[in-house]
Formats: sequence, C-alpha cells, structure tokens
Amino acid sequence: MNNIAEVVISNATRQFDRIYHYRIPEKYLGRVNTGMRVIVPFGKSNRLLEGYIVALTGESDFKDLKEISEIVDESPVFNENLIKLAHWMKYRYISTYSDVFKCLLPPGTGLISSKVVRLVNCDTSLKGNYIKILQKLKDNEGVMEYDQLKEETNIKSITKYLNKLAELNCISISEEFGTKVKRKQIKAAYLTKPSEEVQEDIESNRLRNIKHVRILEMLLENEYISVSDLTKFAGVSKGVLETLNKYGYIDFKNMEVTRDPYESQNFQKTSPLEPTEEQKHIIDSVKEMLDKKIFKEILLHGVTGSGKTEVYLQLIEHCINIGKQAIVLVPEISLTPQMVERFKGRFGEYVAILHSRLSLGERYDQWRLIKDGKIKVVIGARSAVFAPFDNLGMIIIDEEHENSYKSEITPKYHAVEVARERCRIENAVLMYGSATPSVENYYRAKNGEISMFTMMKRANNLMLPEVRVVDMRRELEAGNRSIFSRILHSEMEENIKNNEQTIIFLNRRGHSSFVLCRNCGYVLKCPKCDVSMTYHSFDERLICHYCGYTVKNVSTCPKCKSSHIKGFGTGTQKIENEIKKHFEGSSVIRMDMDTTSYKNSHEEILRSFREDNINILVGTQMIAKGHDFPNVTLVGVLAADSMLNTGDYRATERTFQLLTQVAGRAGRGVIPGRVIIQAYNVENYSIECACAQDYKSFFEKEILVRKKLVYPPFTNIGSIVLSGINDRTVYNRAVSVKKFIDECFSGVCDGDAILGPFRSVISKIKNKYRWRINIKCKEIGKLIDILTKVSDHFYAHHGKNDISISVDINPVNML
DNA sequence: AGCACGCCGACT
DNA sequence: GTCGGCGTGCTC
Repeated sequence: MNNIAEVVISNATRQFDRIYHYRIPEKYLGRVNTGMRVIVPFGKSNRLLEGYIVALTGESDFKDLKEISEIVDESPVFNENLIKLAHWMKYRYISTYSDVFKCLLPPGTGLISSKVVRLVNCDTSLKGNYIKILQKLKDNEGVMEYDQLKEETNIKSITKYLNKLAELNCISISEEFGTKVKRKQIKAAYLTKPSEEVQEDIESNRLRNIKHVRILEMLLENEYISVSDLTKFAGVSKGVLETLNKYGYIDFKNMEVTRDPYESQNFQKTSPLEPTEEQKHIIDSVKEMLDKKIFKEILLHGVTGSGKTEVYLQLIEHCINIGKQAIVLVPEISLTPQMVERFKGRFGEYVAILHSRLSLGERYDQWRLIKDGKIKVVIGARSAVFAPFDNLGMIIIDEEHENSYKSEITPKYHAVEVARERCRIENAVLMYGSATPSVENYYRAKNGEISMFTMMKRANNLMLPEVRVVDMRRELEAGNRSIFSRILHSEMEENIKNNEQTIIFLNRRGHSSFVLCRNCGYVLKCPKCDVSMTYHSFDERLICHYCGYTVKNVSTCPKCKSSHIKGFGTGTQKIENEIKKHFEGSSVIRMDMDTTSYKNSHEEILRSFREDNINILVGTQMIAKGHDFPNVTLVGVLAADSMLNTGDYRATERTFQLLTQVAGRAGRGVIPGRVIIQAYNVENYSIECACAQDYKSFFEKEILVRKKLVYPPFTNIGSIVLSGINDRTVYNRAVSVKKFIDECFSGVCDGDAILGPFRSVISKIKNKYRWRINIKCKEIGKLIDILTKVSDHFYAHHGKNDISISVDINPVNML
C-alpha cells in the first residue's frame, strides 16, 4: 500500500533540497495524492513547512518516518507531467526542487505561516498583563495573530505570558498557514420568498417604499446580485438591503467569483479566414501531425505580415476539435490588446491570458480556470509555458528568437527549451514562429532535426520597403556632424511636408551615453557598478542603467576640475530634442523605458502616435515589435552597428534580427516604405543582409563564423559568475573553483575549454565585483554534470563568506 | 535555512 | 564550575 509520500520542501536551499519520505496518517489515506501541497514537520524542532508531494510509495529505507501534518490542497496543483518537467528543469538548470516548483504555481500562492492565539477560557481572576491579554483577545472575538496581539498590547516579553496562559488552559497557541492571494468572495443578495409572492406584494402596493420595490424587481430578474451592484444600480445604501433582510424578503450569501482582467471588454466574434495556398499547405500538414499525437518540432519561417497568426489560430482550432489544449507564447512586449483581441475574438471564453501586468489575484484566477479545465487556449509570456493543462496538444512560440524567453532569475530557464521538453513529455507538437529564426533552430531545421515551413509572401502583396545604408564616416568627411545623415534629414522633411509618419529607432535611451572630460579623459561611472552614467536631460541627472543610482549632473570634472566636461554618444532623449530643434513645427513622441514606466503608458504612446498623427516616433527596441502603422512610410535607424561590439557571440545575430524587424515597420499601408540605416561599420554582413531582408544569406555567413570560432550550436557555453563585496576574495574563490573544475574535467572533447577566471565585462554591479569562468563543452550532459558538481562543491564549502555563485548554460547575456 | 551539539574562553 | 561564543552537521 502506498502510505508513504515523497515530499520536497519549499523554500529549501541547495543544502537540504532533496526528497524526504513522510508517512501518510490514517485519516488522510486515500485523500492524499501526488501533486498536492502539504505541511510537514521538519528538522529537530519539527517546525512546520510547506512541501510538495512528488510521488507516493509503499516503502522507504528510512525508519522512524514522520507524518504529514496537514493537507493544503483538496486536489493536486501539479499533474504527473508537470512533475516530470520539474525534475528535468532541476537537472537542466542546476536548480533546486524548491525554485523549480515555485515556477509551476502562480505567484502569491506560497504559504505564509503565522502564529495564532485563541481564547479558550477567560479566567477573570487573573491580574496584570494576563488579564490585559485575555481582554484584548475577547475584544477581537477571541482570535488574534501573535504579531498583532504583541503590538496592540504593547507587552515586550509577551511570549512568557502567553506560554503561561496556555499552560493554564486559558488560551491555545497554534501555527496557521495562509496565502497572499485569496479566492475572491463577494456578498450577494437573493430572494427568500417565492417570486410569485414577491410579485404579488409589489403589485398589491403592500410595499410602499419605492427603493424596496426597485431592489426586489432587480432580484426577480436575476437570482443573485452582488450587494455592491445592487446598491450602485438601485441608488440605495446598504441600510435599505438590511431592512429588506429584516422583513424576510432577502438574504445574503458569500459567493466565489473569478477576477477577469478583460471583464469590461467585449470581443467581436471572428471566424477563420480563407487560408492562402501557402497557409493551407502548412495547416494541413501540421493538422496531420497533431492527429498522430507524437512529439514533433516545426519551424515556421515567415516574414512579417505573411499571416502566421492566422495559421496559429486555425491550428489551435483543430487542437480544440480533437479535445486538446494549446499554449501560445509571445514576448511580453507583444502581448498587446490587439493580440488579445484576435484570440479572444476567435475562441472567446476558452482563452486565458497570463502576463506580468495582471494583478496577483487575476493571475491566480486565470490559472485556476486553466486547472479546472475551463480553458482551451492560453496566451502568455514566458511563464505561460507552465500552464496546468492536462491534455496538451501543442505549444506555439511566436518570435521564437526573442531573448525575453530566457529567465534572468533563478531558475534561469529558457521557455523555448522548457516548451520542447514539455512537448516531448506530453507527446505534443511544438511550433516555432519567426521571421528571423534563431541560428540554433534554423541550423537544426536545415539538418532535418525539425520540420520547416516557409511563408515568404506578404499579405495583400505588400512591397518590401526600399532600404538604404548610409556610411556615417562619409558624412563626417563631407562635413556633416549632425546625428542625421543628409539623406535622412531631407527624407524626414519630405515626410513632414507630405503628412506621412516617420519612426526613428535608436537602441539607447537617455540623452548621452556617457559623460567625458575632454581635459583629462575621465568618464563618469556609477560608484556601485562598472558602468558609465547616462545623462538624462529631462531632470538634469545622471543615471546608472544597471542599478538605477542617480546623481545631479556635474558642470566640472570631479577629477581635474576642468569645465570641459560634457555628454558624448546619443540617446533617445537627445534625438527627441534634436528633432524639435531641426524640424520646427513637427510633433515628436518618444517611447523607451523612461516614458513607459506607468501602467498602460506603452499603449497610450502608440495610440497617440497612430491617432493624433504625430509626425515622428523616437524609440528603443520597444518600437520594433509588430505594431501596424499604415501611415509610416519612413524608418530611420541610427547607430545600427552600436550593438556589434558588445563582446557577445550573439551580437551579430541580434543586430540582424533587430534591423530586419525595424525595417519591417515601414510601408505597411498602401504607400511603399523607405528605410534608412545609418552606421559606421556598414560592411558587416548583419547590416548588409538585413537591408536585403535576406535571412538565408545571413544564416550561411553566421553559421560559418560560429563553426570556426566554436560557438553554439557547435558547442555549449557554461558560465559561472562569482560575485561579492571584496574583489580579492571573489578572485581567490574563482581561482579555487577553476582548480576544482580542472580536477573533474577529464576526457576533453575537441574544442572543449575552460576559460578564466577573468573579470566580467561589467566588472561590478551594485557594489559586487564579478569574476567569470566560461566552459566550452560540446556535450551538454557533461557540462551539466560539471556545473552541478561545481555548485554542490561551492555550497558545501560555503562557510560564512558573502560570495555568491551563478551558473548558466548558453546565457543570453554574456556581460 | 534553522536548530542542536560541542568544544573553548571569561565570568559569578 | 557555568554561561555563551560560533564552527559543524543534519534535516525523512
């Protein structure tokens, strides 16, 4: 009989993160199941902790097992497949069970313990603090939280008195668990008399008060109405309802409700569009794969505007028809109302939306709808890959190359990899969609590892924009020292004259990227991070984009006191100012992290640009994502090569992807678009190929470089970053870690290498010095094994030092 | 992480 | 003699 539960403890550190066996007490037998959360006694003091049941078993090598003390959920919160996925994630991301399981639940559902004091017997013969405590409890209906009791009675050593009172059996002290998010309940009113009788009372004028009549009439229409709605729409106060209650007409009931983030919106129902030849071929082929119910990966390489979304929609429809569910992952930033509208319009109530701008409560409710089987399609950012479906048919990852799919916090999972593993486990179909696929996936597609479909026709036969590259070195030679090349300048003027819109793209926010003293060469840096401070003209301050540290702008050099100190490099803010200066009478709007910090400001800016017909939009990465602006006929890209020299092996790829995307913003209406790209390093193939909108040539060139230099997909890069307050001790620790790796790294493959320790490119963040060790290793299993050993070894000899370690494989950020 | 055990120094 | 410092080791 399976009367033993395998439990992992939540909030465990690496040192005690493993599976523990607990006996299931008689009273819970049959009620306890895999995937439930429980409360278990742990350690010598038997403190009560939250745990997750990962399996049930009949026997254990341990004797003297402790018993589960409480069950948290009445039904499992994870199914078997998600538990399998969790095991894989722990392995693949060198993580802990604890961190991994936390990903599977919506935020705010973790248990919080609190000590609760209950009044049992109010012995009035007691004196002093004792009676004070008892009185306080009595005033609060006999139940209070320990912390609250302590604060309100203002007794310093309250524990002493409480223990004594508990001994005297006057009170009981217990530990209770709650969660941050609660199920939302509302108080609803309903009729307690038969409707005929109420009707009769109204018609016979027995009820004189018009307010009473109004309320009863409303309740005749609807069985339950929330008290708040009732008072609002009837224009009465709560007192009226209480009177009706007293007369025995109505009563109240607490009802659970679902928080719906899109409650107020009505979505126009849409039906499938007639697919084009290209689309039909893809839809039919993938439908067949879905019917087979086997794991399959598909790359959908489709240029912007080629109708990928319609393909997604029709495949999802098929999924639903065969009784399966689908997940659609999109980058957080493209989860716009238009996107939501498309899916809600097609699938209505079957759609759940998950993203970080929802409140904890909304997210929790969406999650519960999914778990209860009410939802067929989930659209969401990264974490939606964990949506608790029981019969998953497919996962679609839109803009598969986006690096926002990689989590920056532990566990540092990549949603694309997790989706792949989940589909493998659940025999589902995985579809990657992109106009500029990641080099890794395209390489796999070319090798026949995954199937590939291409969609190269733009809908409505839109013309590709005409792209021109301007060599800024020539501009300088010709005496043009402005930010704008002569051609871009004149095209912008032309556009303003013709009342057409322009987008100016620059991948750097702020005003100037650094402040330099021309006398002594000193560059102002953040005192906590090894990053130059950026000047923001809006409030005349210097800001560190890494930690947010800010100081007032300086007028003299802090080092040599020279006044020849000023900002160099250009940010979006400066562009905005320059445009105002150069193009008098034109309207400009700016979109970057500084202007979009408020909720909805993002949408507001785009709406304003579109509807108020603003001449020019200036922005960073943010504006590159799939928005449709039919009146935009000119896109200018400034400093297109600025990302190329960041010391990251993916810099070229990212430049190509970004430029291709930005160029795609032009000419989405009837007027053909023009794109002008300004750069110094114009010969770079990422710029050349982006101009030609030629993915294939870019890939062919890039893959050769990757092969030659042995970078992914030809190897894997393990990265270990050690950080701490004291530069020297961090370095020493890094050296000892390196030594440890040397010892366990045997049987080196061709091209495998251990590099470092060296200073990280950003050598200090928030006052912590960073040293890095990189490991190149062809075989990922071996790399995982080494990194696991390194982590275990590091924590085993942790001691009382303040150095922390972070390990990652193929990180998106190598700085 | 949190807690107990345990082994040394400075106090009534 | 004993109170308390924090190094070490364990948690089903």
